[in-house]
Order: sequence, then C-alpha cells, then structure tokens
Amino acid sequence: MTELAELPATPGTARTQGRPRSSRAHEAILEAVLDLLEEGITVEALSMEAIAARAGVGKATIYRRWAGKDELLLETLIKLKGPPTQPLGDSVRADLIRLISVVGHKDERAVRVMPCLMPEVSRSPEAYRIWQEAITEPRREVMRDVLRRGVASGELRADLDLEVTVSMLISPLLLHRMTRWNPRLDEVDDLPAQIVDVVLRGVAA
Amino acid sequence: MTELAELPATPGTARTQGRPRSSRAHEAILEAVLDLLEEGITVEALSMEAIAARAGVGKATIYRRWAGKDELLLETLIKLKGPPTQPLGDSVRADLIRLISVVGHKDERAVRVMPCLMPEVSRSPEAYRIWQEAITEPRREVMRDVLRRGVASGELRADLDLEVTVSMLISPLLLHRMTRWNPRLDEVDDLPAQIVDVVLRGVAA
DNA sequence: GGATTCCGATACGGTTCCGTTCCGTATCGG
DNA sequence: CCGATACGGAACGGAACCGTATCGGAATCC
Repeated sequence: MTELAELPATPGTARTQGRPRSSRAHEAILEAVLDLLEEGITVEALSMEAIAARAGVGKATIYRRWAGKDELLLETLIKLKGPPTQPLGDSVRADLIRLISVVGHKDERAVRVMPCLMPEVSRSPEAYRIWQEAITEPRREVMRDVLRRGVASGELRADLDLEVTVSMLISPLLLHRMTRWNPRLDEVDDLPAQIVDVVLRGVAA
Repeated sequence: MTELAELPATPGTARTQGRPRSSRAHEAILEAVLDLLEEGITVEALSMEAIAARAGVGKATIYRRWAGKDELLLETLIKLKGPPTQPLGDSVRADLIRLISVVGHKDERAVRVMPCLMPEVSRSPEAYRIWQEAITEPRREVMRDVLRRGVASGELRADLDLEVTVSMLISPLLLHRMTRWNPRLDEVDDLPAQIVDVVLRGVAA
C-alpha cells in the first residue's frame, strides 16, 4: 500500500524534514465535518471521535492540524461558502431573480448545514460576527448594488429603503430553503420571479 | 391496564391514593426547559440533569411524569406557543400589520427558543410535522383569511397566490427575529408597515 | 542509511450524562 | 393514625467523548 505523493497541507509553515502532512487526510476531515453536519448533527453534538471515524483518520491527525473543534469548524465554513453569485448586469429584474434563485441551489449541502449552525450563531457573538462578515453581508451588498442601479435609472422609487427591500427579496427563499417553513411553496412555479415581480411593483417609481 | 373504568386523562391523573404530584414541580420543570433553551442550548445538548438542577427537582420527579426527553419537549412546546393572534377585522392593511408585528414580540422567549429547535425540525420528520401542525400552519391560515377578504373586496388581485404572499409578508420578520440575518433592520422604523405597504402595492388589483 | 515527522489505531484517566434505584421526609386519602 | 405515593437528593453502572500518549509502520529529506 503505497500512498500517493502528498502536497504540503499547510503552506507557509515550511517543513523541511520528516513525512509531510497528508492533504488527503486534511480533505477527508473537512468532508467528514460537512458530512455529519449535513445529517443534522448540531455543532454542539458534533464529536471529534465521530469526525475521525467518518474521515477514517486518527484523532491525533485532527489535533495535529487544529487546536480544537472551533478552529476546525471555522476552516470548514470558509470552504463551504465561496464568493457570492455576481449579477450579469442585464435588467434589474433579471439580476434580482438570478441572485435569489441560487439560494439553496448552487450548493445543496450548504442549505442543509446552515440550520445546524444557527444555534451557535444565536448564542456566540463571535460566531455571529463571522457569519455576518463572511456569509450574509457580502451577499446583501451585491443585491444592494443591483437595487441602486434601479434607483439611478429611475426605475425604482428614490426613497426606497435598501435594507428592507433586500430582506423582502431574499427572506422568503432563505426561510423556505433553510426551514421549509411553508411546504406548499414546494409546488409553486417560478417562485423567485413571483417574489421579484411583487416587490418591484411595490417599490416602482 | 386494568383502569379502564377511569376517564381517559393524562398519565398519573388516575391515582387516588398517596401524595398527589406537585403541580409546582411540574411547572418548574417546564420552565427550566424553556429557560435552558432560551440560553441557546440545543435540543441535542439539553440534558435531563441540567433540567433537574435548574428546576430544583430530582431526576426521578421528571421521569415519573415523562418517559424521556422527547415527551417532555413536546409538552413544553405546546405550552410555549398558544393560539395564533387573531385579526381585528379592520382594514386588510391594519390586520396584516398586526399579524406580522407580533412575531417575536408577543413572546420574546419563543423567538429565542426557536433557533435551538430548528436542527431537530430539519432532521426529524416527526418533529417537522408537529412544528407544522401546531405552530406554522395555524398562523398561515389566519393570514390567508385576511388576504381572502382583500381579494373578495376587490382590493387585491384576484389571481394572487396566497402561499407566496403569506411567505413574503411573514418571512422578513421571522428571519430577522430568529437569526438577526440583517442587523441593520434593527434601526428601521415601522418595519412591519413598510413590508405590508410594499407587498400590498405589489399585489393590488 | 539515518533522522524526522506523519500515518491510523488503540488505550488512558477524567468528565458528563444516561436512566434507575435507593434514601429519609412530606403530604395526601381513608 | 395508617398506608400509599411524591418529594428532593444522592449514588449507581454504563456509555460517550474529551484531549493526550504511545504504538509500529510509512514517507520524505539530508
């Protein structure tokens, strides 16, 4: 059983001697965390032993890389969410539909993991801050820009409240994907388009 | 099961001899559960020992009443959420504002407890069913009725989708109270009225 | 070849929680 | 008063998990 050649898993800390850390083990650990969260395990109930077992890895291999569960989770979340979807610059309507349509579709896994993270975000100010800065705020800003375009073109009301409008656009989709608050929405056709059309008519100039 | 002569009642009610169960202990246990959930403990991490300690009660006193954590939680939730707020029958606008304004205000505690319950709801079909039947669906139905009134009066579009409209009205408030998805909404004046006005204009006849 | 580090696996003592079973006491019905 | 049951509290054996240590073997550099 010869393992493949491994790349240094943590660039920056230049190790010159000894066996390099296995990037395969590194990936397997992060995947295992997402795997378990996806199954509905909360952050609190997520055990290092379960992670190690799922990844097919010794616990020491985890502790060699991260000081504890918090550090491991942070790296996992950064991996989970990439940069926000960008608008294409067509019409305001088309861009808004595009932005809210990707909620829970670009990455099916992210939407299953999020509910398990929410209790942590509710309780810990630090977790809330990271969640805001890394996940929600960048996405809101993209949507604000599209709305500003609409205001500048005279298409939308000049005194429109960007925060309220952004929330009205994204909240129904977000709540539905994360909690399935109303199961009947599953059967609605073109939900993103319907939402955008009602809001745009509501805030039209 | 030889007590068929007794009236069907909650377990324990049929006893006629000995010291009666303390309703004070009963209440203290339910309060302790809400107390702990309110602090951000998830259902998974909620321990019977912590509940007993918080309630100032022996564990046996809990197990005498409920078979396990699930049964205890079910009764706690039923206590937490009373019947939905009812509309007053004024204008459609006033009723909708009234209905969405109570989100997280009528019972501050409920809104802090909900995020801790969501992972359980995501994972367990049974928990999801109970949550839907006992909490979300009755509240949606109240709001649908108000919208139907608006359609009947010609105030609202006849082909309006009730499910989408209900979701658009309630989701921004619900998401904000449960997750504080956008902290800037804290500083918005009259958020419920703003939401209702945009939606009503969007679905006006 | 030798030194060094990582690998997966296993074991350790310590902690928390489970659900049950005892206490000695308190409080009811008859 | 007596019998029955509930009370708060303490302790039990068992399970899960923590973070660390140690093992023999594998991979890489010097």
